[in-house]
Amino acid sequence: MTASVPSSLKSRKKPQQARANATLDAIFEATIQLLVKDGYPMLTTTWVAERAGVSVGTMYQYFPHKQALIYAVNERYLKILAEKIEHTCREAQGLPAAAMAEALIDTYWTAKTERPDVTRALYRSVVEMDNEALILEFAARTDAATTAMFATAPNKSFSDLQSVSRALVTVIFGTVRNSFERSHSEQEVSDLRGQLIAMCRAYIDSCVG
Amino acid sequence: MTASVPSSLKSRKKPQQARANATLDAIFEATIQLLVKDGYPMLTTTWVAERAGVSVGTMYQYFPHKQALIYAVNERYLKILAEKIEHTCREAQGLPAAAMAEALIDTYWTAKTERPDVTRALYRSVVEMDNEALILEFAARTDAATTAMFATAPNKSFSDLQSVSRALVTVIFGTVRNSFERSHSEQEVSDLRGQLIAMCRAYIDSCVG
Amino acid sequence: MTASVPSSLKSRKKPQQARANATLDAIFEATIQLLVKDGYPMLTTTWVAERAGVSVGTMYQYFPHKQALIYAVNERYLKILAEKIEHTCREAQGLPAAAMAEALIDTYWTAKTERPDVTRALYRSVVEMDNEALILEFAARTDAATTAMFATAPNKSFSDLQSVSRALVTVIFGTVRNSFERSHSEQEVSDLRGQLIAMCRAYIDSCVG
Amino acid sequence: MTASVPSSLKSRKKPQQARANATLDAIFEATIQLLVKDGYPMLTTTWVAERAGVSVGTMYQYFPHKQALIYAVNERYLKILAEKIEHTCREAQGLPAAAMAEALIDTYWTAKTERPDVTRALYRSVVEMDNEALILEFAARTDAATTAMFATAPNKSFSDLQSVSRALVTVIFGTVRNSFERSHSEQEVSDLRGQLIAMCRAYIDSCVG
DNA sequence: GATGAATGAGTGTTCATTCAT
DNA sequence: AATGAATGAACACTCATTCAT
Repeated sequence: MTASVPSSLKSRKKPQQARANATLDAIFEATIQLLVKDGYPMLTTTWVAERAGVSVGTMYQYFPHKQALIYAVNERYLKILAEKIEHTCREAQGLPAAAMAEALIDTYWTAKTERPDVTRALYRSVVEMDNEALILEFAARTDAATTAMFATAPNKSFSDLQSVSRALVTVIFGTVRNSFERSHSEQEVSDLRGQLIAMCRAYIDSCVG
Repeated sequence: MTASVPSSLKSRKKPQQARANATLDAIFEATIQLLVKDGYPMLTTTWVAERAGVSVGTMYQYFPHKQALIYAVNERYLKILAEKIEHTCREAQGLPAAAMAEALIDTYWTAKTERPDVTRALYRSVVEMDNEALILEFAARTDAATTAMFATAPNKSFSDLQSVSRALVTVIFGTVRNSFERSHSEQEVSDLRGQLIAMCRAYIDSCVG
Repeated sequence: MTASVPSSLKSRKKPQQARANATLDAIFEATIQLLVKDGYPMLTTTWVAERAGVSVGTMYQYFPHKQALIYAVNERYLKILAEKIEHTCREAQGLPAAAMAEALIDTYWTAKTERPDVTRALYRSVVEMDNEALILEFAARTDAATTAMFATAPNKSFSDLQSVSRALVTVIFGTVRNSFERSHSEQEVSDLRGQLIAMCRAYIDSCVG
Repeated sequence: MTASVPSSLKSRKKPQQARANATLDAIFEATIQLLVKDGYPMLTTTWVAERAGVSVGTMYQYFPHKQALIYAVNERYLKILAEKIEHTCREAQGLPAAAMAEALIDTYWTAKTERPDVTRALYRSVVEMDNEALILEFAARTDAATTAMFATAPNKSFSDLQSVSRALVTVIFGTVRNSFERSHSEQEVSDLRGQLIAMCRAYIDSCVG
């Protein structure tokens, strides 16, 4: 299930000094800013470099090509997101299953909504890039975390833990994305969020083994 | 909520003769083929025209931009999809609410899965294009159709029909898309589909007013 | 012996209209001018195009890349040179062998010296380009022409016509090139030319079968 | 006629320690290897330095330009070649003139053929570099050596020693180069070499004053 | 002295779009 | 109307050279 990261998309060097790290951060930040401001099609390597305060040459020291840059930005974003989810899953261990689902929804939705422009920009940045490996790794991490969490639910024992937790994750993530695309109003969003929680609770209740 | 179609993205002329229609079809077909074969980044207007058997000049008669072309292809795709959903909704009127949801899931999932390569290609064709209007119109049509359908459910009366039907639609569409992105195996897909149906049923049961 | 022309170096289209031919001529002329003026390393496609009065895009219609352009220029140059040599060889048929050699020397040296800057520029333009096929074809043509010529020499019959004529050609062409590289003075050149003629005559005389 | 060496092309420092000499050797060796392996267009200073086991910075201590590096490599190559020729000329003093010519041909051809890939690579390395001075110095040395040699020929006295010896040198060197370019087969090469010797002998015989 | 990370000017090439025929 | 040759702005990427450490 876990596809190996396409080597052509990896960064050229792992930053080992503080300076390099700062440079990388600047590049990431610049990339995201430009992505948000003008969208992927307008993103030029020269502009990213300039905005990041480095030369193009330096940027190419870190990223062998534009795709690798976009890849890295998405990678970092998903890594942080995965960590948040793992954190939530750890915290929620032992809670009632419905509360778990609610915590998951809350974390994911909040993370995505915090910087909606960034979320949207990254969703759209993905052309020209083979992001399958990224998605799969993210999926694997969240599946593992949620499965582990639901396994500790006190009052429920699921007939098929794997299936249920994967379904919940897929439904939640998918719903959030679709809601984004539909440009729901705040009112609609909060309503939808309530319905999604209700749906997950009803589903969990119906799953008792 | 309903955004008007950006006029810059509309086709230049409404086809009024059979010939023009055939040309349009050829262009659409060529576009989709190339999108599937090489992806959006490799799609050049010259190639589309050649593949469609017309000159670039002629193609620009129909579509003022590359974007307009992509827009039109997506528009047509969503139009057909919306019609399928409306058809299903009409057919399912009067059935039990759970059966309605199942019919909806079935129709949508089948439509998306029939030509997964096309689905994926179109998902990815959307950069450079402001597809919000498209999405909104599609959402409006499906919301209307599903709301109308659920209104005829015999044994249930929903406290908030709008909310519920919108939630169902968002969840279903989102789940399908997310499943696509995660590249689920056939086994996982059919399992997930079952869980989704169960989830919708549980949700609907819990909604009785 | 005749290597096929590397397909990657061929021009994209054979000119079929007068206009296209004029364009090609302009491009060739511009290329040679720039080659002479600044040398290969300074030759930019943009500049060639501008000087030729066409757009870069148009130039790329005719030549898939810079190398193909240089290749074509050399090809044309060698073609004309080969034709001159073939002409001389035809004219000289039936003359005494020594006169044949002298005619050959005369033609080749004159052709190379007429525009010494062009000669030098083309000699130097050859990096980055696999010109082996070009050289081999040129060699094959001149070998054939000279062999045919020497076969008609009245008072001599060569034990090994092939060998002798190839040797003469190689020696003559090589000498001219070397003389070029050494930047001989006019005086030295004309002296050398005389010596070369004497050498060929002596050689031919010594070859009688 | 003897052009002074362009100062911009000279190496920065004359190596005075063994260490520096070893470094220089490594750089030369690396340059030639890369030239042979990938050709001049692919030769980057960074690569040469890496291959030579020094930093780019250090390399720029020795050679102010890429051009200076190439210049130095060619200079060294021609220096060794000149020494070989001078050696041969010294050895051959007092022999019959024909034997002298043959010795010259033998030395030059062997030297060029020993490492044909290197020969070819250096021939092609010359773009971007003003190698006239190099060639002229080489020519001056070989002219001097051969003239001195032919002056000692016992049974011949040449009407114009200068002319004859320069002609012989030019013809021989040129022939070898042209043979190289035509990619003659081994058979053809050895045949051509025989013809060249015959030609020189006939010429010399015809030159007796 | 040595290093090699950083620089950024410079170039080949593409491709959406136009417009003369 | 239809064609497709011509356009040229735009961009990713390289690599000789420098200079702070």
